[in-house]
Amino acid sequence: MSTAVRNIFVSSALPYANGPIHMGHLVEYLQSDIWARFQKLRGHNCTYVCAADAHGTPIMIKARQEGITPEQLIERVSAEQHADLKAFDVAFDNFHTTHSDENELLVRRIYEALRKAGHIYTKTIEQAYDESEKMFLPDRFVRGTCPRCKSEDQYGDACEVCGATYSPGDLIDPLSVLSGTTPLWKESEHYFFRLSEFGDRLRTWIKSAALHQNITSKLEEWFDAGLRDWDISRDAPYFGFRIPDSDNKYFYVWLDAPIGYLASFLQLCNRRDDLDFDDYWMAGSDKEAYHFIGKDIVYFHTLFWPAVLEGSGFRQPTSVFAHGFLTINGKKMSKSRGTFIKARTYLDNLDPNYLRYYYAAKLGPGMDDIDMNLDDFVARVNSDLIGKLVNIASRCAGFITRYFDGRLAGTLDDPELFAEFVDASEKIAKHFESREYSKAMRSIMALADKANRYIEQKKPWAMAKDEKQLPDVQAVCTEGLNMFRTLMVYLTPVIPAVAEQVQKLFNEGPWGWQAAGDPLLDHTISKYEPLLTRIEAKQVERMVEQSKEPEATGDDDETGGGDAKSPEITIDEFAKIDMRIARIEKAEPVDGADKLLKLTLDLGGETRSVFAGIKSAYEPKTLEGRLVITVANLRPRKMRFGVSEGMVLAAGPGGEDIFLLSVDAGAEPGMRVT
RNA sequence: GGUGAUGUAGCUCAGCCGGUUAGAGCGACGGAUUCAUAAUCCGUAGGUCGGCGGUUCAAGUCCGCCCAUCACCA
Repeated sequence: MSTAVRNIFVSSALPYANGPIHMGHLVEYLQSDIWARFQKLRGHNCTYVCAADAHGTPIMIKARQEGITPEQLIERVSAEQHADLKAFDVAFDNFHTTHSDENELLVRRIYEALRKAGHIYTKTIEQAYDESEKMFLPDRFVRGTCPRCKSEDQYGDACEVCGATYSPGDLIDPLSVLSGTTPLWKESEHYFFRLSEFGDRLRTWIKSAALHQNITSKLEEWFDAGLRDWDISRDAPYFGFRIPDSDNKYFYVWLDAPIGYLASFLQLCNRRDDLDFDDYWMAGSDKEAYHFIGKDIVYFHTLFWPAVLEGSGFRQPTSVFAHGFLTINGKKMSKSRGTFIKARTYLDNLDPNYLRYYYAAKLGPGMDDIDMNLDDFVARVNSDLIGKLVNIASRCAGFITRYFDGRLAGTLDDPELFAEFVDASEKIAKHFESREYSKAMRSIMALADKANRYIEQKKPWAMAKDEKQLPDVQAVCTEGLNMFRTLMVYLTPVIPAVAEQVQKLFNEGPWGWQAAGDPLLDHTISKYEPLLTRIEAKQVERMVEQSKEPEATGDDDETGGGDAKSPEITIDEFAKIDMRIARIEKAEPVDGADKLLKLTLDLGGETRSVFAGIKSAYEPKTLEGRLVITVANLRPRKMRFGVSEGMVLAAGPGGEDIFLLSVDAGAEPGMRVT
């Protein structure tokens, strides 16, 4: 172990203050919390900060929908978020908000510095404008028909059906998500950051930051495409910081969000004598600085952010660590399946230590997604944590209390075996340091197996029957408890609450990493109390049950929206829709379309071709012969793949959750549905 | 559509620069044990390493194509 004390700044990505923390968020917070705790345990000065990401259009809109001010919204949401994270034992040294004086001060300071250095210019651009709402629309707030494949109701930046990317202006029949009106195209002056001039400096930084291979290959891709300047302004109305010397321009949320890391740190420095902001963040700093982020925001943290810092005289991060996404039971989290699990719902049913351990057991240094298979979660946690780890203490402590009045022996029964546990220290530390948590957990559990085997071989319960052998019983159980204690020191960053209980069991204060190497001898321990209990499958089932929502309302990301009821219509209007029973004669995939199936329908003497976006939910072969309901008088639509002569009725949010309406036996193709 | 990542036993994952009969944990099955929160210990079975083709004396490991899943496209 290196003896030099390091000074380390660590941040987690800022949670967007428009919704609750869920299991996906927790991958990030637990990964970074474990790392920060590990550094502290090793004796380094580590400062771990976070903040609410409070600005931007989605928050403004959401607040408006709820009839409150954005300030009220972010205060409420971020208080909930912070409380949830705390309950998971995520121990920030400071949790602030981007909507703060500190942040505004830093944003201005950085902006002024960039402007003085000539990194900022203005340019007039054309953007979608909602006349009735009197505001410019972000790309995701415009929907319309994809210009390439003609799929309807697509976002303004990309088509979910054919994957085309474009700008809102390319959409056919664009509509504002906010008002449903057709947006105008209006000119506006925007502020740009000259990212294009930072190519070489970024390459230098990337080398020094020793980014993970996955990130560098992603960056190469972006470099190859050429760096474009970055639009950092938005027009009023916008919830954010106003740009100095302008009356209706605001800083784009992605400019002030990462600066929020610094703002949170600055606030902490202002109340602590041992931390100096400039020491850590001015160019030339010898401190370390790391950002933990998700792979979706690599772009902002490895291009814009280091360039902005460099351009304004600040230091750049030492490195950026990106993790993958979470899937549950191998699939994206889904509200209808009950796998969109909020942190709070988890806490209502299960102990946070389980999840902390489980994530640690799966996390590596890369950007691969991690899967939480719920059955595996139960089995793994029960087996590792309760079955092998905690069991060591449970089977030894009783003897010490019963026969020796809680007194540990003065010597270990097998010092060589104990030395093996201590020798693993640096290997395990290295794994933690390089974020190879899964490897660290494996090493620790392999040792736990070894401890159980040792106890099995020594059979203290058999020796205890013979009074002459009692000293051996004491030595063996002292050995067992010390092996357990050493492993718990290693696990302190992962399951800190359990570690604290174990410290109480051993009647000692907080550990440093070094404690793992010093066995506790001739020392009185407390009576053993169960440290963790097994997870019951029922608890998980209930959690899933409580997470089920009948209908998914879109992506539930920052785009807002929802699935509101349509306006009322009259029966005459309804009668205009000519719905007919049809038999699917043929169903086949469409070349070049990810989501479409081409259906050949029999409408009772008439044959029609219909393109249906149901490929993700149905195997074509299984559809053939089945009866469905079609809209027979829908105007034929020319699509890239041919003409679609109608549509089949289905329900569901999309993806795998698409459900065709079926027809009871007896109905014949061509029958009218009324 | 472009780019990238992933695809190894029922489940979750290791497999470095290509090289002996492909590994681990969990689960399953059989046995032992009873100190311990039905925990522990010993043993057994399980894989055409997504598919096809290529390079090589030799490929899970390199190359090409295809399929599936996921992400990014400011």
